[in-house]
Amino acid sequence: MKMTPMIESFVMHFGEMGSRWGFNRTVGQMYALLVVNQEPLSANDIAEALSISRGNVSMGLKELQSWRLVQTHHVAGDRKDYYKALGSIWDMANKVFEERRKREMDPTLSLLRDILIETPANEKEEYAQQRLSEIHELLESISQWSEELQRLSPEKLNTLMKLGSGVGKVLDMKDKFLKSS
Amino acid sequence: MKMTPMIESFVMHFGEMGSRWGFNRTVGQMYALLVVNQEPLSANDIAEALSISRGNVSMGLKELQSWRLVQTHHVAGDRKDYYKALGSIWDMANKVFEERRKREMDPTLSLLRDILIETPANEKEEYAQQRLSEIHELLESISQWSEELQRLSPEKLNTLMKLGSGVGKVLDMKDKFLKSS
DNA sequence: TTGAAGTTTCAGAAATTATTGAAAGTATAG
DNA sequence: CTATACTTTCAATAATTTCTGAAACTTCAA
Repeated sequence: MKMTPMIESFVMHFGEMGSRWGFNRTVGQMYALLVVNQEPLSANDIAEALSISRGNVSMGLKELQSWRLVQTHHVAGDRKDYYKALGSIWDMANKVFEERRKREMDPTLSLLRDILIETPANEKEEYAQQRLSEIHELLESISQWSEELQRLSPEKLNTLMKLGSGVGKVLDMKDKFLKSS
Repeated sequence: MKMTPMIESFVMHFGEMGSRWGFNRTVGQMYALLVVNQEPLSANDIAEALSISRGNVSMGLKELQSWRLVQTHHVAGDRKDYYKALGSIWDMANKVFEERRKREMDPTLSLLRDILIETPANEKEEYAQQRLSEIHELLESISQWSEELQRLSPEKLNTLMKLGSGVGKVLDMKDKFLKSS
């Protein structure tokens, strides 16, 4: 399992970016490696290709599985587990958005809800609650919206994205034709 | 500058989340503190409220300024600098999305472009390039789309978000009435 | 100028996070 | 069962990131 320079540069880059996307370097590398390989790889293949310890691979796979970004794959008559990246790019993007929503927004939403039911003790707190409720409303909208977008088919999502700034026009149109909805 | 328990719990939580949002704990705390305070605060106020060193505050403010999430504020006859969080919640959300796009997507897009102009050396690389070009296309769409959404007015964005899954219906409508666009 | 009031920088210390590798665990073929 | 081929766990260690605080710097009133 030697990587070609092209593949290696992608894998390493993905490792660096990994930390910005919410997982650590080796997890990023492992995932990139799996995405780019058509055949499933064993944990040992991965450890060897990336020159990292077997234990680290095991932990990384566990994390990728918790993100549901890899599938295991059994080969008849072979006791090893093989791993490959999940289905299509859209599936992957979906999972990443979903996980990030869970990790980045849900805990904050829940804290904000708790704070907002308290009675403000003084003017400072009243102002604070005012701001927090704005944040809460915004986060809630974004969170719900992203859930709804995820339910859209890839085709529709693609149409929507390709629409780009034209979305403004479509919104005007909606007002014209569908006052009721 | 003593925080009330309610404010403190929000500030501390925001610190914890900070790391998931791309800045460190103290930067998150500092930002939360500024959001929740109507009056601008001096660097010393911040250091005192959060019990962190003056130097740390200075670094944090520098970072928040690089994200353009805080404004400085001068008080006549006072040599201190005062800081407050940027305008509305929408402005803040915009900045956060913009920065994250820059940090999380742009470098990857640029690497992918470089890789995709290379000629694949073998079948493995051909498969790899195939997948990378899918990723590239997707990232490019998301990136452009998010830029376009940012240009929309908060009102329109809000309408769009509130539309929720109804967006599917609007898309169908668009096909019916605006075949040309 | 000067010095007081403030800010920034940065080397080292502290805290956190990631990684290794050996030991413990698990499943299966015989 | 038991040996074997594999996986997982986790304590120790390495690497990285964050934080402190003293020193250097800046600005401005007098």
